[in-house]
Parts: sequence; C-alpha cells; structure tokens
Amino acid sequence: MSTSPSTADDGPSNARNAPHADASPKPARRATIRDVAAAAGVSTATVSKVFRGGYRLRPETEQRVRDAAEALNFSPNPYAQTLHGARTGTVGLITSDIEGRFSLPVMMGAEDAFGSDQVSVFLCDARGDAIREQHHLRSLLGRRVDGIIVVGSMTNPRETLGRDIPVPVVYAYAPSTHPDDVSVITDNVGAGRIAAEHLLSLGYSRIGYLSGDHTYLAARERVQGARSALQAAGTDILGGEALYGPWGEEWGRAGARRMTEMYPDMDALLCGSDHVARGALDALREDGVRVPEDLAVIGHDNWELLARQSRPPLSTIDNNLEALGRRAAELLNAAIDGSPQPGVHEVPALLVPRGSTLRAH
Amino acid sequence: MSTSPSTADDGPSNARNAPHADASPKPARRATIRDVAAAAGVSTATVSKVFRGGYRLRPETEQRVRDAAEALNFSPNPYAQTLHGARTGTVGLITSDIEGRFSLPVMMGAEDAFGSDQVSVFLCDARGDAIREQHHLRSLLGRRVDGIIVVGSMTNPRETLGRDIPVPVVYAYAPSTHPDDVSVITDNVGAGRIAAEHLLSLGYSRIGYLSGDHTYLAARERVQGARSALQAAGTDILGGEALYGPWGEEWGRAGARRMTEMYPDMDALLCGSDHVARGALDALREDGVRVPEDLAVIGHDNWELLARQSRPPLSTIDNNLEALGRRAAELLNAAIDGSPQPGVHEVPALLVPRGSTLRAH
DNA sequence: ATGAAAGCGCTAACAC
DNA sequence: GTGTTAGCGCTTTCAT
Repeated sequence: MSTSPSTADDGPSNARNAPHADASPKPARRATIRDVAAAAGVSTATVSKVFRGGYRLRPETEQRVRDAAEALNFSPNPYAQTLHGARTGTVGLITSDIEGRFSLPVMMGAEDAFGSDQVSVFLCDARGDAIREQHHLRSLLGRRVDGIIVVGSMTNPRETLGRDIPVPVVYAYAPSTHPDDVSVITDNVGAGRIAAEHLLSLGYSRIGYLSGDHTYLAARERVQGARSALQAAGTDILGGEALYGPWGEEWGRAGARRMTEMYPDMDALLCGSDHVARGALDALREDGVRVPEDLAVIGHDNWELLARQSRPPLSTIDNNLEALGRRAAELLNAAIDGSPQPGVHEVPALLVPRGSTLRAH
Repeated sequence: MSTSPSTADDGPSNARNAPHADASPKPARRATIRDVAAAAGVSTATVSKVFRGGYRLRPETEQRVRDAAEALNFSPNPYAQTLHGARTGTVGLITSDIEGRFSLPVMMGAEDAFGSDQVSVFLCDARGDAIREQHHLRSLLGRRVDGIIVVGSMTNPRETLGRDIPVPVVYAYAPSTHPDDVSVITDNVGAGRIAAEHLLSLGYSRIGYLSGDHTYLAARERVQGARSALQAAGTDILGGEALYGPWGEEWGRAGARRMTEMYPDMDALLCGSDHVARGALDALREDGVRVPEDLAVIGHDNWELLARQSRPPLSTIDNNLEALGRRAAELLNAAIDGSPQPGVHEVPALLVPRGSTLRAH
C-alpha cells in the first residue's frame, strides 16, 4: 500500500493500519551490547562484565555502562547468552490437569522456588494423553529447557516419562513408578492421620470413615493414616473398615445415610474428599442431624469452592500443593546441579479447621 | 508402599542415592549442525537448508542429512536460530488467576491455535498484583517473547499493561480499558440472552432473575441480555429488575427464598452464576419446591464441580474459555504479523442444558 | 544443487 | 581495570 514493505499478510483491509505504518518510529532494532559499549565509550567485554557481575570494575565505569544501557533500554539477549553453553533458565511443566486445580498451585510454588527472574516456566497441557505428552516433551527438549516437572492429575503412580531424557525430570503429585525417578507427593497417609487426630483432639471418639473410589491410592492411604492414628489412641474406625464408593456428592449423601444407620452412635465422620463430605453434609442436614453437635464431618483436599460455602463450612485437609511445587522445584534444581535425589519425597498436608468440626463455644 | 512409613520428608540421607551416582555416563554434548554436516558429508549450510525448508536440494542429499541428524539425535538449537532476528516462537501468558479456572482453559485454547510445535507458552502468575505483573512483563520481554496474552480473573475491564510495550499484547477475559488495545471477552450480554431464550423455548414465561454482585460488569450484562430477550418475547424480568447480592451459595439460598415469596407464580429462575444457582437449588429443595417441575433454574459459568453434582444437575451457560483462548491466540498472531485488530472482540457463550431446566418427559 | 564465509549478540580467555 | 579476539550454533548471501 504505502511505502511500507510487503504487508503481504492476509490483512483484511484494516484502515487503521496504513496511517500508522510510518507515523510511529518502528521501535527500531533492540539495542545490543555493542550499542551500549559505544555509548559508554568502553568495549563490549566491559559491558558484558557489568551485566554478568562478579568482576572488578571501576565503579565509575560501571555506572557509565549502566546509564548507557538504561538510556538505550538495553537488556542482554538471553538467547545469545545461552549459546555459550550456559543454562537456558527455563523449565518445562507438563500437566495433564485440564481444570488446573493441581497444576496452577504447583506452578506457583515452583515459580517461587526458582525465583521468577531466574527461571521461566513453559507450561504445556498434555490433557492426559501419552502421545501429546511425548510431543510436548520433544518440544521442550527442543527448546533446551534445563529440566522438566510433570504434574499428574491424580495421586496414583504413573509410568515414567522415559529414562533417557537428557535433562532432569521431577514428578509432582503423581509419582513415577520407576524407583530411580524423582517424585514429590502429598503425604496422604499423614493427611489421614492429621484428620483423625484433629477429631480425637476435639473429643470425638466414635469415628466412621466414608471414603471414595477404592482404586485411588490416595483414598486408601488416607484411610490407612486415619486408622493408624485411631489405633494409636486405642480405638479404630467404626466397623474396622471404611466404606468406599464413587467420588462425588451423590455417594457422599448415600454413604452418609448408610453410615448413620449402621452406626447410630457415631459422633464424627471422616470423608475421603470434600466432594464426598459436601454430599454428606447436605444429607445430614436434610435428615435433621446437626453438624457438628450431633456429628462432626471432615473432608480432604480443601477444595475451597465447596468447603467454604457448605453449611457449616467444612473442615478439611489441604494438600499443600504450593509447598509441593516448591519442593519439586528444589529437587529439580538439585538435580540440575548434579545431585538428583531419586525416590518419592513427601510433603506434609495441612489441617484447615472450620465449622463442621469446631463446636461454637 | 505398604512398608513405607511417613518419610517425614526432608530426609537428605536417602540411601537410594549413592549407587546411581556415577553409573550414568554424562549424555555428552548435544549434536550440532556441524556434526550432522560432517556425518552426512555436506556443508553446514546444506544442513541448515534441509531444516529450514524451502530450498531446492537433491532428494538424495536431503535424505542423507536427515539420516545423519536422526542418528545423532539432532535438532536445531532455537536459540542460535533466533539470533538471526527471527521470532523466538514463544509467547507469555500473564494470569492473575490463582485458581487457574480461567487461565488454564484459555491457555489450552491458545496452545491449540498457535500449534504447540510452533509456539511455546511461558506462564506467569501475577496473583492480582500490579507490581508482580510489571515484573513478569519485564522478564518476558527479556526473554524476547513474540507477544503477550494477559488473562484477567474477572470480567471487569482492567487498566492497560502499558502502551509502549515492544511486542503485541492481547487481553483475554478482562478487556483493557484502552481502546487501542486488543481484547477478547465472552459475550456476556449474549450469554444472558441465551439463558433467557432457553427458558422461553421450553415454555417458561414468568421468569425471575437472581443475580450476583452489582459491581461486576458481567453480572449486569447478563441481566441486560436476559432482559432484552424477554422483552423481545413481549415480557420482562419479574419485577422489572434483577435482585443483586454477594456471589455465593448463601446469597443463592437467601435470594431464592426471597424471590419465591415475592413472585409465587414464578416458573423459572435465572441466576447470575452457578454458585448462586446452587444455593438456590439447595434452598428450593429444602422448601419442597420441585425443580424443574415447579421452578426451573439456570446458572452461568458451567462451573462443573458445582453444576454436575447438584440436584438436579444444573443447566448453565458456558463461557467458552477455550474458544476465547483460541481467539486470543489468533489475534495475537495477527498482531505479530503486523495487522493488529484493536478493540474488544467477543466470543459467544454456550448453552449447557441439564436437568434443572429440562423436564424429563 | 552445494559450499565458503561473514555475521547474529554475547562470553571467556588472555593480553595490555 | 579494560580491551582483543575467538568462538557458541545457526542462517544467509554469494560464488561455484
């Protein structure tokens, strides 16, 4: 159109385009180390030294360089830097968690641990698909990430991404089945224990367990932890075993009714998840059972949308995903620095007491 | 598993460590274009041509190069490539959405639109903090991203990130207040209309509106859309205006009761969000109002955890965030290619009918 | 159709 | 302290 070079593009005749073309001084080429050197009257090496730090320079020189850089709005091109074999300062985060309820907190923790000015995170969503996962793996390696974190969407162990990957990999939330891999998970057994101990400490003693899907390791481990805490206190889960069923409110409602029937003297109910607990709360309320006066209820996951708004607000156990992300980042850093720590690392869960266990006094 | 006790974490003294330590042969240096050239008996220029494509080479030569590359597990170093002024093939996604319920779907859409082998996404979480946002902005620019997408956590317009940013920026979900910026949002007015039309099409005619926080533009727009649809059908929202209140189930319960009292002949209830709708459903059920036989209910957001598990499952309007992400990516691409399309672009919402409006027949 | 060579922006010896 | 000078891995004229 105008004098401007081939805007070959499909540009559907946007009138706003043309006038703008040469009006605004094209931000020009970004300043390079050489421009700064020239402006400051020093060599490129000196500029480099200023920015890399750890060199002894005359303060005055350094200031001149910084001023020049500032004026030119210069920042070193990281791609040129990494050409010298240094790290790229990037890591990949492969998630399979469409909802983002696990990945995002983990990512935030990792961001913290890395220091967001040191390391940037490429996020890819594999959507639970192994093919896509491999695809993203390749693409991340192509981008020369320094390491990779793989976030699962459930706690069951998963297959390793591959053992011949040229950069360290850390599995978060869902551990790898391969013993030489590095994994970080929430301590689910501990989480179960915390829940049970919370109830015990409040004086509840006839405690039932309404769990979730038995094929979920997390479900079984939480039960196991609770049981061990109860046994340590000289008691046990009512009936000696938890009731398992499909995750979800529906099961929570049905299960809660079954349990109150089976154990009329039950005074507290452990639930395998907040979903189940929410179902239980709703059913109990409908049946005229007062919570926590007649029956205390506690869940797992601290799924806030559910837990905060239930009646009463639901006590629960938080999976501490941010801490998990931080730990994953630390372990990844360690591995990148040459000291991998294979095995499954556990991060403790957190008690979040609310009205469903705490009696107003 | 069974034997594994609490591993209180932090245990650096992991016996599993040592044996693996020096067993693994350092993966050596990655192959470079020169290695491939040597192996294939051609020049580096030829290898480069093979990989960049668009050059005429003897098929046989090309094959030799590809084989050599394959054998050496070579892939071109993108950092070296971008040194030549090309794009980096990276974009930044700045979110302020801790929960990730908006960002992740948007990201997936963007991933799709870009083509995950063309473009990788740096995700940063600003946690709703303008300082952190600027910080991430700098860091992304330092990494030479080709463009940036900013995802808001609520639909209210937000301030521009800055008008002098050297790469294109697209605002998603929350539009920028600056008219020259490029924004993509869900069509909230349309969403309200769709909800109302759905009810009308099912024969409901005495329709109330229980909204959310009046300071939310989305809340008001949805009401506006619904009203216009009703008026087009010759009726209006019961009482001529929606009832506003704090987002959440509690308000849903209280508001629903208020509305049924005010309008005993109401046959359908539009709700400003799924949270509000869920509260309404719970209260109605407690009060013996059958849904949808006595009163139909519909929400907004398709917040599946809530909507799927309510009694009955909640009809709602999906914000179509993946499409929004895709559109954002397209607009960003266009801008990167030199044809920015300033203004606010709208993506239509989607009806998700479920049991709370659909009478079993 | 292929190769030689000059960079891209920066770093790391090694001189001065 | 600061400058010179080779590269890092790749692309791109320009010859051949």
